[in-house]
Amino acid sequence: MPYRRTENVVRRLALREDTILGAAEALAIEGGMAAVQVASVAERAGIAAGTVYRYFPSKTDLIAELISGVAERELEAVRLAAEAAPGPLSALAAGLASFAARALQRRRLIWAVTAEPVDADVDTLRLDFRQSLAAEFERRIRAALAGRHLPDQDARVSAPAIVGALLEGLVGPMAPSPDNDAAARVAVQAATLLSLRALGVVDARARGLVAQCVLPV
Amino acid sequence: MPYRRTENVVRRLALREDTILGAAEALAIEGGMAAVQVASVAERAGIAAGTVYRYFPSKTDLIAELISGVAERELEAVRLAAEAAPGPLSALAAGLASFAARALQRRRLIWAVTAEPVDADVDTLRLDFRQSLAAEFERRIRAALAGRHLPDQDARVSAPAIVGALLEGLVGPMAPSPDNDAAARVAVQAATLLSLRALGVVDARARGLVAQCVLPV
DNA sequence: CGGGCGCGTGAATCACCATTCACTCGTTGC
DNA sequence: GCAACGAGTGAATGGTGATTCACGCGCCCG
Repeated sequence: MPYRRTENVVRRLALREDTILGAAEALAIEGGMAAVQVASVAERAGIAAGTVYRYFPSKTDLIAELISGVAERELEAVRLAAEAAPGPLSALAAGLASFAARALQRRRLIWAVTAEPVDADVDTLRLDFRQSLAAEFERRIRAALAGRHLPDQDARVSAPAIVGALLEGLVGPMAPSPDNDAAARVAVQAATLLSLRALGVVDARARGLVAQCVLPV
Repeated sequence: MPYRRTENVVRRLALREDTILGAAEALAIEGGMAAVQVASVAERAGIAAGTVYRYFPSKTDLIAELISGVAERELEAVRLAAEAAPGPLSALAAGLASFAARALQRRRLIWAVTAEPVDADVDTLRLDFRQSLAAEFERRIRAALAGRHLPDQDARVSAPAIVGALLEGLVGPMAPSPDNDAAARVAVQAATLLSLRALGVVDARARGLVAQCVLPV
């Protein structure tokens, strides 16, 4: 590698950074945050431990980037799903279903990034993720509330509660793991249904909304 | 102290054990699980670090006892509240409200014991707590389901989701902290209401049930 | 009362990881 | 070709916190 950064080298460096982040993600998926250790990440990425520090000033920064990357992806998916829906209530349903479906697919990673402990600095970031998620849902809840589609309630309480219900009910360690696609689909629908009811949509109407949701890949 | 354990000494030892557990609990309340370190616990209990090991084979065992003590208390409270209610649906409501109210009062402790990271062995115990809680709610949900008080649903999914919603909505770091008793009462009622709706009780009926609940001290 | 059992002690030890740094070596610009 | 730059290395370092252990002392037993 060069001493005046060549186009070629820049690409190589960026690639390596992605490799490192990928290794960290893979380890988180396999063994949770506890498995994301600088030495293991380096080994997995095929480099020396010290090299990690050429790319990230500290392990905390590495994990921060991992978490914010995941958060961005998930939030974007929720937004897209919601925006494709015709009205505020179906947007809410679509957002919930989309998050539920994706979270279930990526259980380990979402759990690691959302609930597992690292250190105080990272906790802030994890919290940010949950909060952005809650904020996104809160926005949708307010919109539905404004359209009189939901009974009067404090969205500031409902939104975090829904996030908790979905995470705990679907990706948390207590959640039953569906062993095939059909079972997963049922679980996602059940969780979405429960969330909509929690917000005050009556069972029958909620079932209709859920049935209309297009679940992501 | 003696070499054939006198009545007196047994008492002294038991007292000391309680002191240690009390110190651990106090630290958890003040600074979360991270603050529960053998050295700090010892200092707080007014003994040397080594002494802790005369009472608990390892820090993990100490924390295990702390968690299971808290879990037992909370579960018992839920059971009592539920059993005092006239029918299955109001029993469910009473159990939820009781848990919500107590959890809110003891936010820091419940959060620490329920969600904060320690190590893999302790995680099992934390999980046990959540599971017993979910199991207790699940039982009540099934009873209500059997009486046709709730729409058809999989209690194995609903129960953990409710636990998640209550914890995240009330005690988690995103939950707004009520600054007086009245606000706390409102928050507990809102969370209970949301949980009942999640299970399929329609808003108006749920409000009635919540209004009837006697909140614990 | 005196012998001895263990409790209590806390400094030392151990283990685990993140982080550093003196050095090697591939690549580039001339 | 070759001088120089900086990426890559990985053993050594450092910090944090649990756990141990050899010793001193208070209390029970006869």
